[in-house]
Amino acid sequence: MNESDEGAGHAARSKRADARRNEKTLLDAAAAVFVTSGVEAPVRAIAAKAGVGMGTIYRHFPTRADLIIAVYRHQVEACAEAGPALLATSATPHAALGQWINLFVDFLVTKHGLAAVLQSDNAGFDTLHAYFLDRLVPVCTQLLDAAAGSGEIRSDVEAYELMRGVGNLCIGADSDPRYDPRRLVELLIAGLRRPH
Amino acid sequence: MNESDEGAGHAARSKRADARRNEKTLLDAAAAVFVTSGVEAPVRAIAAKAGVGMGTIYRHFPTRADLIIAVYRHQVEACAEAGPALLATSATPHAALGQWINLFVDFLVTKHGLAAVLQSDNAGFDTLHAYFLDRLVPVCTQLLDAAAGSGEIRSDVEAYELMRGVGNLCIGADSDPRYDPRRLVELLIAGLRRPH
DNA sequence: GAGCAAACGGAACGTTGCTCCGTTAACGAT
DNA sequence: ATCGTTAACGGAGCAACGTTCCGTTTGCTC
Repeated sequence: MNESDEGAGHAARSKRADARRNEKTLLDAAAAVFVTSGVEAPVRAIAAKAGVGMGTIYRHFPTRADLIIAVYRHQVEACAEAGPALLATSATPHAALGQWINLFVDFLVTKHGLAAVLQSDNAGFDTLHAYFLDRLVPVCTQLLDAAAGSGEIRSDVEAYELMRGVGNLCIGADSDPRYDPRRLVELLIAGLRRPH
Repeated sequence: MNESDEGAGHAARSKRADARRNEKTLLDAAAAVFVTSGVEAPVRAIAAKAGVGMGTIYRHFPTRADLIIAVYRHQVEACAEAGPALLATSATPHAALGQWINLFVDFLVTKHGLAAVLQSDNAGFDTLHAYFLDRLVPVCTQLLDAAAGSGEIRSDVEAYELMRGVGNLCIGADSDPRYDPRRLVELLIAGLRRPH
Protein backbone atom coordinates (compact mmCIF):
# COMPACT_ATOMS: atom_id res chain seq x y z
CA MET A 1 0.00 0.00 0.00
CA ASN A 2 2.14 2.83 -1.22
CA GLU A 3 0.25 4.54 -3.98
CA SER A 4 -1.84 6.94 -1.95
CA ASP A 5 -0.50 8.38 1.23
CA GLU A 6 -2.71 7.88 4.18
CA GLY A 7 -0.97 9.55 7.04
CA ALA A 8 2.54 8.19 6.82
CA GLY A 9 4.03 9.83 3.78
CA HIS A 10 3.22 13.46 4.22
CA ALA A 11 3.54 15.81 1.28
CA ALA A 12 2.47 13.36 -1.43
CA ARG A 13 -0.30 14.82 -3.54
CA SER A 14 -3.63 13.88 -2.12
CA LYS A 15 -6.77 13.34 -4.04
CA ARG A 16 -8.75 16.23 -5.29
CA ALA A 17 -11.04 17.85 -2.79
CA ASP A 18 -14.24 16.94 -4.62
CA ALA A 19 -13.10 13.33 -4.83
CA ARG A 20 -12.48 13.10 -1.11
CA ARG A 21 -15.78 14.79 -0.41
CA ASN A 22 -17.66 12.44 -2.70
CA GLU A 23 -16.11 9.40 -1.12
CA LYS A 24 -17.38 10.43 2.26
CA THR A 25 -20.77 11.36 0.85
CA LEU A 26 -20.99 7.98 -0.81
CA LEU A 27 -20.11 6.09 2.33
CA ASP A 28 -22.82 7.92 4.25
CA ALA A 29 -25.37 7.41 1.52
CA ALA A 30 -24.52 3.73 1.17
CA ALA A 31 -24.75 3.19 4.92
CA ALA A 32 -28.18 4.80 4.94
CA VAL A 33 -29.47 2.84 1.96
CA PHE A 34 -28.06 -0.41 3.33
CA VAL A 35 -30.08 0.10 6.48
CA THR A 36 -33.35 0.62 4.66
CA SER A 37 -32.92 -1.58 1.58
CA GLY A 38 -30.19 -4.02 2.46
CA VAL A 39 -26.69 -4.42 1.11
CA GLU A 40 -27.97 -5.45 -2.28
CA ALA A 41 -29.77 -2.21 -2.93
CA PRO A 42 -29.55 -1.00 -6.53
CA VAL A 43 -26.46 1.02 -7.33
CA ARG A 44 -28.67 3.70 -8.80
CA ALA A 45 -30.42 4.08 -5.47
CA ILE A 46 -27.16 4.73 -3.68
CA ALA A 47 -25.99 7.14 -6.35
CA ALA A 48 -29.28 9.01 -6.17
CA LYS A 49 -29.14 9.19 -2.38
CA ALA A 50 -25.63 10.61 -2.58
CA GLY A 51 -26.56 12.94 -5.38
CA VAL A 52 -23.80 11.70 -7.68
CA GLY A 53 -23.67 9.82 -10.96
CA MET A 54 -23.12 6.10 -11.17
CA GLY A 55 -19.70 6.56 -12.68
CA THR A 56 -18.63 8.15 -9.43
CA ILE A 57 -19.65 5.10 -7.43
CA TYR A 58 -17.79 2.69 -9.64
CA ARG A 59 -14.71 4.90 -9.68
CA HIS A 60 -14.49 4.95 -5.90
CA PHE A 61 -15.71 1.41 -5.27
CA PRO A 62 -15.15 -0.77 -8.33
CA THR A 63 -17.19 -3.65 -6.91
CA ARG A 64 -20.03 -3.78 -4.49
CA ALA A 65 -17.80 -5.73 -2.18
CA ASP A 66 -15.45 -2.76 -1.91
CA LEU A 67 -18.31 -0.51 -0.90
CA ILE A 68 -19.63 -2.95 1.69
CA ILE A 69 -16.17 -3.41 3.13
CA ALA A 70 -15.65 0.32 3.36
CA VAL A 71 -18.98 0.85 5.08
CA TYR A 72 -18.49 -1.85 7.69
CA ARG A 73 -14.72 -1.87 8.08
CA HIS A 74 -14.81 -0.13 11.44
CA GLN A 75 -17.23 -2.59 12.95
CA VAL A 76 -15.37 -5.58 11.60
CA GLU A 77 -12.13 -4.26 13.04
CA ALA A 78 -13.82 -3.70 16.37
CA CYS A 79 -15.08 -7.26 16.35
CA ALA A 80 -11.66 -8.60 15.49
CA GLU A 81 -10.04 -6.62 18.26
CA ALA A 82 -12.60 -7.75 20.77
CA GLY A 83 -11.39 -11.34 20.47
CA PRO A 84 -8.12 -11.10 22.42
CA ALA A 85 -9.75 -8.70 24.86
CA LEU A 86 -12.50 -11.17 25.66
CA LEU A 87 -9.98 -13.96 26.01
CA ALA A 88 -8.11 -11.89 28.58
CA THR A 89 -11.11 -10.89 30.65
CA SER A 90 -13.39 -13.91 30.51
CA ALA A 91 -13.55 -16.66 33.06
CA THR A 92 -12.82 -19.44 30.59
CA PRO A 93 -11.78 -19.59 26.94
CA HIS A 94 -15.09 -21.21 26.10
CA ALA A 95 -16.96 -18.31 27.64
CA ALA A 96 -14.83 -15.90 25.63
CA LEU A 97 -15.58 -17.83 22.48
CA GLY A 98 -19.29 -17.71 23.19
CA GLN A 99 -19.26 -13.99 23.82
CA TRP A 100 -17.20 -13.28 20.76
CA ILE A 101 -19.49 -15.33 18.55
CA ASN A 102 -22.36 -13.34 20.00
CA LEU A 103 -20.68 -10.13 18.94
CA PHE A 104 -20.29 -11.50 15.45
CA VAL A 105 -23.89 -12.64 15.29
CA ASP A 106 -25.14 -9.30 16.56
CA PHE A 107 -23.14 -7.57 13.89
CA LEU A 108 -24.46 -9.78 11.12
CA VAL A 109 -28.13 -9.82 12.02
CA THR A 110 -28.31 -6.06 12.16
CA LYS A 111 -26.99 -5.72 8.60
CA HIS A 112 -29.79 -6.42 6.17
CA GLY A 113 -28.71 -9.19 3.82
CA LEU A 114 -25.04 -9.07 4.70
CA ALA A 115 -24.93 -12.66 5.90
CA ALA A 116 -26.53 -13.81 2.69
CA VAL A 117 -24.05 -11.97 0.54
CA LEU A 118 -21.17 -13.17 2.64
CA GLN A 119 -21.52 -16.73 1.45
CA SER A 120 -22.68 -15.94 -2.05
CA ASP A 121 -20.61 -17.80 -4.58
CA ASN A 122 -21.02 -14.81 -6.85
CA ALA A 123 -17.55 -13.92 -8.07
CA GLY A 124 -18.04 -10.23 -7.37
CA PHE A 125 -18.19 -10.89 -3.66
CA ASP A 126 -15.08 -12.93 -3.14
CA THR A 127 -13.03 -9.97 -1.99
CA LEU A 128 -15.69 -9.37 0.65
CA HIS A 129 -15.53 -13.00 1.60
CA ALA A 130 -11.75 -12.82 1.72
CA TYR A 131 -11.75 -9.70 3.87
CA PHE A 132 -14.00 -11.19 6.50
CA LEU A 133 -12.01 -14.39 6.50
CA ASP A 134 -8.64 -12.70 6.69
CA ARG A 135 -9.74 -10.51 9.52
CA LEU A 136 -11.86 -12.81 11.64
CA VAL A 137 -10.71 -16.37 11.10
CA PRO A 138 -7.38 -15.83 12.87
CA VAL A 139 -9.20 -14.36 15.85
CA CYS A 140 -11.60 -17.26 15.92
CA THR A 141 -8.71 -19.68 15.61
CA GLN A 142 -7.08 -18.14 18.64
CA LEU A 143 -10.23 -18.48 20.70
CA LEU A 144 -10.84 -21.99 19.46
CA ASP A 145 -7.30 -23.07 20.22
CA ALA A 146 -7.50 -21.64 23.71
CA ALA A 147 -10.74 -23.44 24.42
CA ALA A 148 -9.45 -26.66 22.93
CA GLY A 149 -6.24 -26.31 24.91
CA SER A 150 -8.16 -26.04 28.14
CA GLY A 151 -10.02 -29.21 27.22
CA GLU A 152 -13.42 -27.57 27.13
CA ILE A 153 -14.23 -28.30 23.51
CA ARG A 154 -13.36 -30.86 20.90
CA SER A 155 -10.33 -29.95 18.85
CA ASP A 156 -11.41 -31.20 15.45
CA VAL A 157 -13.33 -28.14 14.39
CA GLU A 158 -11.67 -25.46 12.30
CA ALA A 159 -12.32 -21.77 12.68
CA TYR A 160 -13.21 -21.44 9.02
CA GLU A 161 -16.03 -23.89 9.06
CA LEU A 162 -17.33 -22.60 12.37
CA MET A 163 -17.41 -19.04 11.07
CA ARG A 164 -19.13 -20.10 7.89
CA GLY A 165 -21.65 -22.06 9.86
CA VAL A 166 -22.40 -19.16 12.17
CA GLY A 167 -22.62 -16.80 9.21
CA ASN A 168 -25.00 -19.14 7.45
CA LEU A 169 -27.21 -19.42 10.50
CA CYS A 170 -27.60 -15.65 10.46
CA ILE A 171 -29.02 -15.58 6.95
CA GLY A 172 -32.58 -14.40 6.72
CA ALA A 173 -32.78 -13.52 10.40
CA ASP A 174 -34.58 -10.31 9.57
CA SER A 175 -37.81 -10.81 7.67
CA ASP A 176 -38.68 -13.83 9.80
CA PRO A 177 -39.62 -13.11 13.38
CA ARG A 178 -40.05 -16.82 14.03
CA TYR A 179 -36.39 -17.47 13.39
CA ASP A 180 -33.84 -16.54 15.99
CA PRO A 181 -30.31 -17.34 14.85
CA ARG A 182 -28.94 -16.68 18.32
CA ARG A 183 -30.63 -19.76 19.71
CA LEU A 184 -29.23 -21.98 16.98
CA VAL A 185 -25.76 -20.54 17.23
CA GLU A 186 -25.92 -21.22 20.91
CA LEU A 187 -26.84 -24.80 20.08
CA LEU A 188 -23.95 -25.03 17.68
CA ILE A 189 -21.50 -23.77 20.28
CA ALA A 190 -22.98 -26.16 22.79
CA GLY A 191 -22.36 -28.96 20.30
CA LEU A 192 -18.69 -28.01 20.38
CA ARG A 193 -18.36 -29.01 23.96
CA ARG A 194 -16.34 -32.10 24.51
CA PRO A 195 -18.55 -35.10 25.28
CA HIS A 196 -18.31 -36.45 28.86
CA MET B 1 -55.04 -36.41 -6.40
CA ASN B 2 -54.50 -36.96 -10.07
CA GLU B 3 -55.17 -33.76 -11.86
CA SER B 4 -57.25 -30.88 -10.76
CA ASP B 5 -60.87 -31.65 -11.34
CA GLU B 6 -63.28 -28.87 -10.67
CA GLY B 7 -64.87 -30.78 -7.86
CA ALA B 8 -68.63 -30.51 -7.80
CA GLY B 9 -69.38 -30.41 -11.52
CA HIS B 10 -69.25 -33.43 -13.77
CA ALA B 11 -65.89 -34.81 -14.72
CA ALA B 12 -63.68 -31.92 -15.73
CA ARG B 13 -62.38 -31.98 -19.25
CA SER B 14 -58.78 -33.03 -19.20
CA LYS B 15 -56.14 -30.76 -20.52
CA ARG B 16 -55.23 -30.66 -24.13
CA ALA B 17 -52.68 -33.19 -25.25
CA ASP B 18 -50.04 -30.64 -26.17
CA ALA B 19 -50.42 -28.95 -22.80
CA ARG B 20 -49.87 -32.19 -20.95
CA ARG B 21 -46.93 -33.03 -23.16
CA ASN B 22 -45.35 -29.62 -22.64
CA GLU B 23 -45.72 -29.85 -18.90
CA LYS B 24 -43.73 -33.06 -18.87
CA THR B 25 -41.17 -31.66 -21.29
CA LEU B 26 -40.77 -28.61 -19.09
CA LEU B 27 -40.28 -30.65 -15.95
CA ASP B 28 -37.56 -32.69 -17.61
CA ALA B 29 -35.88 -29.61 -19.06
CA ALA B 30 -36.04 -27.76 -15.75
CA ALA B 31 -34.59 -30.72 -13.87
CA ALA B 32 -31.71 -30.91 -16.33
CA VAL B 33 -31.01 -27.17 -16.23
CA PHE B 34 -31.26 -27.10 -12.43
CA VAL B 35 -28.53 -29.72 -12.26
CA THR B 36 -26.14 -27.79 -14.45
CA SER B 37 -27.00 -24.18 -13.63
CA GLY B 38 -28.80 -24.29 -10.31
CA VAL B 39 -32.40 -23.58 -9.42
CA GLU B 40 -32.01 -19.91 -10.27
CA ALA B 41 -31.15 -20.55 -13.89
CA PRO B 42 -32.66 -18.00 -16.30
CA VAL B 43 -36.20 -18.75 -17.39
CA ARG B 44 -35.11 -18.38 -20.98
CA ALA B 45 -32.59 -21.14 -20.55
CA ILE B 46 -35.23 -23.56 -19.35
CA ALA B 47 -37.59 -22.54 -22.13
CA ALA B 48 -34.84 -23.01 -24.70
CA LYS B 49 -33.90 -26.41 -23.29
CA ALA B 50 -37.52 -27.49 -23.49
CA GLY B 51 -37.96 -25.97 -26.92
CA VAL B 52 -40.96 -23.89 -25.89
CA GLY B 53 -41.71 -20.21 -25.53
CA MET B 54 -41.52 -18.37 -22.25
CA GLY B 55 -45.24 -17.86 -22.15
CA THR B 56 -45.61 -21.62 -21.90
CA ILE B 57 -43.44 -21.78 -18.81
CA TYR B 58 -45.36 -19.06 -17.03
CA ARG B 59 -48.66 -20.61 -17.98
CA HIS B 60 -47.75 -23.96 -16.47
CA PHE B 61 -45.71 -22.65 -13.57
CA PRO B 62 -46.69 -19.08 -12.70
CA THR B 63 -43.79 -18.63 -10.29
CA ARG B 64 -40.38 -20.19 -10.11
CA ALA B 65 -41.42 -21.69 -6.82
CA ASP B 66 -44.12 -23.72 -8.56
CA LEU B 67 -41.60 -25.12 -10.98
CA ILE B 68 -39.12 -26.01 -8.27
CA ILE B 69 -41.81 -27.67 -6.22
CA ALA B 70 -42.98 -29.70 -9.20
CA VAL B 71 -39.45 -30.82 -10.01
CA TYR B 72 -38.59 -31.94 -6.49
CA ARG B 73 -41.97 -32.97 -5.15
CA HIS B 74 -41.21 -36.68 -5.35
CA GLN B 75 -38.00 -36.39 -3.37
CA VAL B 76 -39.57 -34.18 -0.75
CA GLU B 77 -42.40 -36.63 -0.33
CA ALA B 78 -39.93 -39.49 0.00
CA CYS B 79 -38.05 -37.57 2.67
CA ALA B 80 -41.25 -36.85 4.55
CA GLU B 81 -42.32 -40.48 4.44
CA ALA B 82 -38.91 -41.65 5.61
CA GLY B 83 -39.46 -39.96 8.97
CA PRO B 84 -41.93 -42.37 10.55
CA ALA B 85 -40.13 -45.30 8.95
CA LEU B 86 -36.85 -44.33 10.56
CA LEU B 87 -38.54 -43.81 13.87
CA ALA B 88 -39.90 -47.33 13.69
CA THR B 89 -36.66 -49.03 12.72
CA SER B 90 -34.00 -47.07 14.56
CA ALA B 91 -32.52 -47.97 17.89
CA THR B 92 -33.41 -44.68 19.54
CA PRO B 93 -35.49 -41.65 18.56
CA HIS B 94 -32.35 -39.54 18.60
CA ALA B 95 -30.69 -41.88 16.13
CA ALA B 96 -33.75 -41.67 13.91
CA LEU B 97 -33.65 -37.90 14.08
CA GLY B 98 -30.00 -37.85 13.11
CA GLN B 99 -30.56 -40.15 10.16
CA TRP B 100 -33.55 -38.20 8.97
CA ILE B 101 -31.68 -34.92 9.15
CA ASN B 102 -28.95 -36.56 7.13
CA LEU B 103 -31.47 -37.44 4.46
CA PHE B 104 -32.64 -33.86 4.37
CA VAL B 105 -29.10 -32.50 4.17
CA ASP B 106 -28.19 -34.92 1.40
CA PHE B 107 -31.22 -33.81 -0.53
CA LEU B 108 -30.41 -30.12 -0.13
CA VAL B 109 -26.70 -30.20 -0.87
CA THR B 110 -27.23 -32.06 -4.11
CA LYS B 111 -29.59 -29.38 -5.43
CA HIS B 112 -27.57 -26.45 -6.64
CA GLY B 113 -28.75 -23.32 -4.87
CA LEU B 114 -31.95 -24.81 -3.48
CA ALA B 115 -30.99 -24.20 0.14
CA ALA B 116 -30.24 -20.57 -0.65
CA VAL B 117 -33.56 -20.04 -2.33
CA LEU B 118 -35.39 -21.85 0.43
CA GLN B 119 -34.74 -19.08 2.93
CA SER B 120 -34.87 -16.21 0.48
CA ASP B 121 -37.21 -13.53 1.72
CA ASN B 122 -38.10 -12.85 -1.87
CA ALA B 123 -41.88 -12.86 -2.05
CA GLY B 124 -41.90 -15.10 -5.09
CA PHE B 125 -40.51 -17.98 -3.09
CA ASP B 126 -42.85 -18.05 -0.16
CA THR B 127 -44.99 -20.81 -1.62
CA LEU B 128 -41.82 -22.88 -1.91
CA HIS B 129 -40.99 -22.05 1.66
CA ALA B 130 -44.51 -22.94 2.71
CA TYR B 131 -44.46 -26.24 0.86
CA PHE B 132 -41.27 -27.42 2.49
CA LEU B 133 -42.52 -26.31 5.87
CA ASP B 134 -45.94 -27.88 5.54
CA ARG B 135 -44.47 -31.15 4.41
CA LEU B 136 -41.41 -31.53 6.60
CA VAL B 137 -41.96 -29.62 9.81
CA PRO B 138 -44.63 -32.04 11.08
CA VAL B 139 -42.31 -34.96 10.43
CA CYS B 140 -39.49 -33.22 12.22
CA THR B 141 -41.80 -32.38 15.07
CA GLN B 142 -42.70 -36.02 15.45
CA LEU B 143 -39.05 -37.06 15.59
CA LEU B 144 -38.19 -34.23 17.94
CA ASP B 145 -41.05 -35.05 20.27
CA ALA B 146 -40.07 -38.70 20.35
CA ALA B 147 -36.47 -37.86 21.19
CA ALA B 148 -37.53 -35.32 23.78
CA GLY B 149 -39.97 -37.80 25.25
CA SER B 150 -37.23 -40.36 25.70
CA GLY B 151 -35.19 -37.74 27.51
CA GLU B 152 -32.34 -37.78 25.00
CA ILE B 153 -32.56 -34.15 23.95
CA ARG B 154 -33.70 -30.87 25.40
CA SER B 155 -37.30 -30.11 24.71
CA ASP B 156 -37.11 -26.38 24.12
CA VAL B 157 -36.24 -26.50 20.44
CA GLU B 158 -38.94 -26.25 17.83
CA ALA B 159 -38.93 -28.18 14.60
CA TYR B 160 -39.28 -25.00 12.59
CA GLU B 161 -36.16 -23.35 13.83
CA LEU B 162 -34.19 -26.57 13.64
CA MET B 163 -35.20 -27.10 10.02
CA ARG B 164 -34.38 -23.53 9.13
CA GLY B 165 -31.04 -23.83 10.82
CA VAL B 166 -30.19 -27.04 9.02
CA GLY B 167 -31.33 -25.56 5.74
CA ASN B 168 -29.22 -22.49 6.31
CA LEU B 169 -26.17 -24.57 7.10
CA CYS B 170 -26.54 -26.24 3.72
CA ILE B 171 -26.30 -22.97 1.81
CA GLY B 172 -23.28 -22.64 -0.40
CA ALA B 173 -22.13 -26.20 0.24
CA ASP B 174 -21.32 -26.61 -3.41
CA SER B 175 -18.80 -24.14 -4.74
CA ASP B 176 -16.75 -24.39 -1.55
CA PRO B 177 -14.90 -27.65 -1.01
CA ARG B 178 -13.60 -26.39 2.31
CA TYR B 179 -17.09 -26.22 3.74
CA ASP B 180 -18.84 -29.40 4.75
CA PRO B 181 -22.33 -28.71 6.07
CA ARG B 182 -22.68 -32.27 7.31
CA ARG B 183 -20.09 -31.72 10.01
CA LEU B 184 -21.80 -28.59 11.27
CA VAL B 185 -25.24 -30.14 11.18
CA GLU B 186 -23.82 -32.97 13.20
CA LEU B 187 -22.52 -30.40 15.68
CA LEU B 188 -25.93 -28.77 15.81
CA ILE B 189 -27.65 -32.08 16.51
CA ALA B 190 -25.03 -32.85 19.13
CA GLY B 191 -25.84 -29.52 20.73
CA LEU B 192 -29.42 -30.70 21.06
CA ARG B 193 -28.45 -33.42 23.48
CA ARG B 194 -29.61 -32.85 26.96
CA PRO B 195 -26.80 -31.80 29.24
CA HIS B 196 -26.51 -34.28 32.08
C1' DG C 1 -64.50 -29.76 -42.13
C1' DA C 2 -65.81 -25.73 -39.27
C1' DG C 3 -65.73 -23.16 -35.13
C1' DC C 4 -63.86 -22.10 -30.88
C1' DA C 5 -61.43 -21.97 -26.82
C1' DA C 6 -57.14 -23.54 -25.08
C1' DA C 7 -52.50 -23.21 -25.62
C1' DC C 8 -48.58 -21.35 -27.70
C1' DG C 9 -44.53 -18.18 -28.77
C1' DG C 10 -41.86 -14.40 -28.52
C1' DA C 11 -41.83 -9.35 -28.88
C1' DA C 12 -41.87 -5.78 -25.62
C1' DC C 13 -41.30 -3.45 -21.21
C1' DG C 14 -39.18 -2.46 -16.68
C1' DT C 15 -35.26 -3.16 -13.69
C1' DT C 16 -30.74 -3.94 -12.77
C1' DG C 17 -25.30 -4.18 -13.23
C1' DC C 18 -21.66 -2.22 -15.50
C1' DT C 19 -18.97 0.49 -19.10
C1' DC C 20 -17.63 4.27 -21.85
C1' DC C 21 -16.79 8.82 -23.14
C1' DG C 22 -17.93 13.74 -23.67
C1' DT C 23 -18.02 17.42 -20.25
C1' DT C 24 -16.72 19.94 -16.05
C1' DA C 25 -13.96 21.99 -12.76
C1' DA C 26 -9.99 21.55 -9.33
C1' DC C 27 -5.36 22.86 -8.83
C1' DG C 28 -0.57 23.94 -9.75
C1' DA C 29 1.98 27.03 -12.63
C1' DT C 30 2.45 31.48 -14.38
C1' DA D 1 -6.00 36.49 -11.85
C1' DT D 2 -5.67 33.43 -15.68
C1' DC D 3 -4.54 29.35 -18.07
C1' DG D 4 -3.79 24.52 -19.27
C1' DT D 5 -3.78 20.00 -17.71
C1' DT D 6 -6.17 16.24 -16.37
C1' DA D 7 -8.55 14.11 -12.42
C1' DA D 8 -13.03 13.47 -11.64
C1' DC D 9 -17.68 13.64 -12.88
C1' DG D 10 -22.36 12.29 -14.86
C1' DG D 11 -25.38 9.70 -17.22
C1' DA D 12 -26.49 7.64 -21.73
C1' DG D 13 -26.09 3.12 -23.49
C1' DC D 14 -25.79 -1.89 -23.56
C1' DA D 15 -26.64 -6.56 -21.99
C1' DA D 16 -29.07 -9.84 -19.08
C1' DC D 17 -33.01 -11.01 -16.75
C1' DG D 18 -38.05 -11.45 -15.03
C1' DT D 19 -42.57 -10.82 -16.43
C1' DT D 20 -46.55 -9.53 -19.20
C1' DC D 21 -49.39 -9.29 -23.25
C1' DC D 22 -51.49 -10.37 -27.40
C1' DG D 23 -51.62 -12.06 -32.19
C1' DT D 24 -51.27 -16.75 -33.94
C1' DT D 25 -51.65 -21.66 -33.95
C1' DT D 26 -53.73 -25.98 -32.84
C1' DG D 27 -56.24 -29.61 -30.51
C1' DC D 28 -60.85 -30.93 -29.61
C1' DT D 29 -65.88 -31.29 -30.30
C1' DC D 30 -69.71 -31.35 -33.18
